[in-house]
Amino acid sequence: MTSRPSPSALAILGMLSLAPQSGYELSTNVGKSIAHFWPMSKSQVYAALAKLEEEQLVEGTAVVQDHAPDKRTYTLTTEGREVLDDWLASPDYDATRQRSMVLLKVFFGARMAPDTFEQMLDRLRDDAEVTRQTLSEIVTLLDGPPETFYIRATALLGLRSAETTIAWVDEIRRTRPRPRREPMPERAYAAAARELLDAAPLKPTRRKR
Amino acid sequence: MTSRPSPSALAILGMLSLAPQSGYELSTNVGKSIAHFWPMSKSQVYAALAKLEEEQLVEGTAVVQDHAPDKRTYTLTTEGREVLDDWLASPDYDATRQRSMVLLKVFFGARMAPDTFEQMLDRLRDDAEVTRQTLSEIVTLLDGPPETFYIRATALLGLRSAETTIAWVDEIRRTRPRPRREPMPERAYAAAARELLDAAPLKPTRRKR
DNA sequence: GATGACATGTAATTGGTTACATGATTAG
DNA sequence: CTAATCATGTAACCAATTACATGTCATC
Repeated sequence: MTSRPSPSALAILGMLSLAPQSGYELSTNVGKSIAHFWPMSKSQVYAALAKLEEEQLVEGTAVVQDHAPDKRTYTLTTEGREVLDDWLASPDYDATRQRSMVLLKVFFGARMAPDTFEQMLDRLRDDAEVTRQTLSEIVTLLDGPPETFYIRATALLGLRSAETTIAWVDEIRRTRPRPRREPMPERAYAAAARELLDAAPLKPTRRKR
Repeated sequence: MTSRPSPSALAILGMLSLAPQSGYELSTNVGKSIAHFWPMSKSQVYAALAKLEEEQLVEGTAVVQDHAPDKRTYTLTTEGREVLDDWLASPDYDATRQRSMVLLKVFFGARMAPDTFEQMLDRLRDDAEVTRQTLSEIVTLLDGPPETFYIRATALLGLRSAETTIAWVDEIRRTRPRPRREPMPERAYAAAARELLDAAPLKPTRRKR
């Protein structure tokens, strides 16, 4: 038995279940939808498609076009549709490791100049505001029809998360200890941090289910 | 000039600014703190330390121990501290690409058996509940002292995000169209999804700041 | 004739994962 | 004697990023 494709490959299979598409179309359609929680670069899409075709999960056919360069459109094979449904037949999911560079900087924020920290918050809030706006439009667009409930649901969580981020920025701006000009001295926050490291529970690495 | 270290390397420099540590200690301390938004595997930590030492940003010294195997403790060099502060001197941050496998599954949820989808929501809610609990303890632990404000802030956003996820699960459970036994037929949701793909704006790929 | 959308990739590198290998020391 | 914790890594692999390369077609 063949091993299960990577998440990105499964994402592509899923997108192809919505409509047969070329690599280029896939790439923009991903950018319009799942990129919010599953970004993929163009070259990654092309590479994945080639591999999926080799495994016979998708089938490409050349399409001659008059008003644009020729393209290669991919459709799911029966086997590809099976693999997709296989994945969706289980309630399991990999707890994807979330990485956030901005939180990494916030964590060491005591070491930053107060003004710099403030500017970082501004940018974070602006970014979240853009996301909020984009996603709220998508949510409205999908309001109503039960066929788009699941897609709408993903946009809704993104929207709520953006709102959460905005509220968080505002809260920590309000509650932040009156900033001086200089970063906090290392000895001050390092000592406090070490207490945390003694007391904090280990983040559960991974649960198998 | 040497190129800026990777985010993971910077994270390690930051952790070492809190206290000199061995690779093993770093690994558990990361698990107690920044793993919530910047997870690192043990081997990754060891590899990064070796590279950092080669670049002379950290310095390792062998420590002989009586009641445990000997270890190698790392401290920041002057240059290492400079590189860390350099990074923190700018309000810029890379908009880290977020990936969530569970949202990927939700997006294609119309293709799932309704019961399976429901179980997936249960698990997601449970996971979020565990996170909520863990982080709320950490937030309480760090309440008060201004020295831990920034660290507490990161835990607070994690806490709020977990709460957001829980509320979202509850909301979509309430609003979900009455489920049948079978997944929705492909033609139904595919048609609706294609309308989205026509209308949705492209997610902005990346902003330079 | 230039620009921009359409279209498909390659190459080099980095980053990260999992599984494995090895061994000391302490508690039961 | 065994298991758990402390301790440090290697090897093989896979995923993903960035930059580059190439070219068509339609519009201004």
